[in-house]
Amino acid sequence: MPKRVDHDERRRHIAEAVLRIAGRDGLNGARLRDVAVEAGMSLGSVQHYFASKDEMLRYVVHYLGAHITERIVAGMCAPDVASASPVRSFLLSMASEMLPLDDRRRAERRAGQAFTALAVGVPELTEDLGDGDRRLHERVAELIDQGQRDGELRAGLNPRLESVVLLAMIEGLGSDLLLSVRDPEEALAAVRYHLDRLTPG
Amino acid sequence: MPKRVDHDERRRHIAEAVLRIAGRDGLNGARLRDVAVEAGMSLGSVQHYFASKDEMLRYVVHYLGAHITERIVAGMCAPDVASASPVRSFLLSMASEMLPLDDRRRAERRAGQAFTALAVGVPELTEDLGDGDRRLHERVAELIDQGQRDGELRAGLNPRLESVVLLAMIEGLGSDLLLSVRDPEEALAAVRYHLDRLTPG
DNA sequence: ACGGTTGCCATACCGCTGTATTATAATACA
DNA sequence: TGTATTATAATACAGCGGTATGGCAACCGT
Repeated sequence: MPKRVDHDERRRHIAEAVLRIAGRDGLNGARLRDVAVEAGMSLGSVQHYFASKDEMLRYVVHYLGAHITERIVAGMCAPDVASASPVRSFLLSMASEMLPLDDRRRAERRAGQAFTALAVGVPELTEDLGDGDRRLHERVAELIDQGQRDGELRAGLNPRLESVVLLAMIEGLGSDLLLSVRDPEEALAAVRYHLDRLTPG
Repeated sequence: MPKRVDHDERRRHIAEAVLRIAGRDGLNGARLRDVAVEAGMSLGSVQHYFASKDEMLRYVVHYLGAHITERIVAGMCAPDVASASPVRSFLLSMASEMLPLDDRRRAERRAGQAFTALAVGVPELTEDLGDGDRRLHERVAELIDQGQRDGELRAGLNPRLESVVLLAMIEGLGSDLLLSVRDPEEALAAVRYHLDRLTPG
């Protein structure tokens, strides 16, 4: 047993375990003992890194807020310069990455919603989650603005509001998919339909 | 103590109490004892009407799915025939009713999200919640179609997809508002902006 | 009117789960 | 080398909360 261990690395390891559980069974199924098993360690070890369950959950929220945007950005392909409209393809790939279209993203989204529910009404936590959203929002608005200058998107769009609308729509479609109210085909069709109206012609 | 009591009325009464608690403190704060207090009865009485907590929660999901659409429709004003574009005003009022713009709707939405999270992955429950959504969706699509025929909305819109997009956007904005990622002004501005593009001129 | 039924309640029970305690092995440091 | 420190684990503890039990009062049908 090494005396010196990277505490934050262990915390992230545990956080990932929590997210896996939350993605699978929701947050109700995330008892401290289950987290320990999922992380491959003992209950005592988990306690060693988090003084209380509440502190652990707060850490996971923070972790989620800090990494969720990076994960989305990393998951989507770079702007396809070969495409006739790079911006459109980029936004479409972003949507595909954000929507729970397969089991992996379904689990991620479920975990995300569980922690979102946890953060409601707690300013410290909502701030953490809001940060990632704000970064993404800025990036999309900037992209739309650029696409407009390049003539890829139709003129007269309000980049800021378009970004709000697009991200809100993706979020809403995500909820629908999780509830099986909508199926993946339908959700993607809606995204494409919406993106089409942003492009000229 | 009357021997004959309307069982379903009592169940609905309890369900409302659960929804109030869930809207205030989330579902974690909905212990059976708290539900009893909120409903103004004893723990034993609650047990009398629901064999288990699980059965109670399932009933509330069912109750929610059955009544949520009615609540929304009832809350929004009738199509303003005096308006230059009744359909637009109707959709705007629908959005205003669905978005958590005040404390009441904030609580309702929070409760809704809590139970939505509960229903994920449970076909029986998701079906209940999906029903309301489907009804609303049909109604909106029909309205858009009609608005198009009347010339209130621009030609070439796909009513079905427009409905999916609009409702998803409202849902997404709702989540944003609950998280305080977006403020009411911004959300309404986004809705108006989107509706504007559906109208000609 | 009276036994049975039903609504209602208080309370006891008990398993689950977060937390505290203690033990042990291993390493850093002096 | 010896000691303090730390990572890890096993176990004990305690309270919370869902469930079960028994009793009481009121109303029904006969």
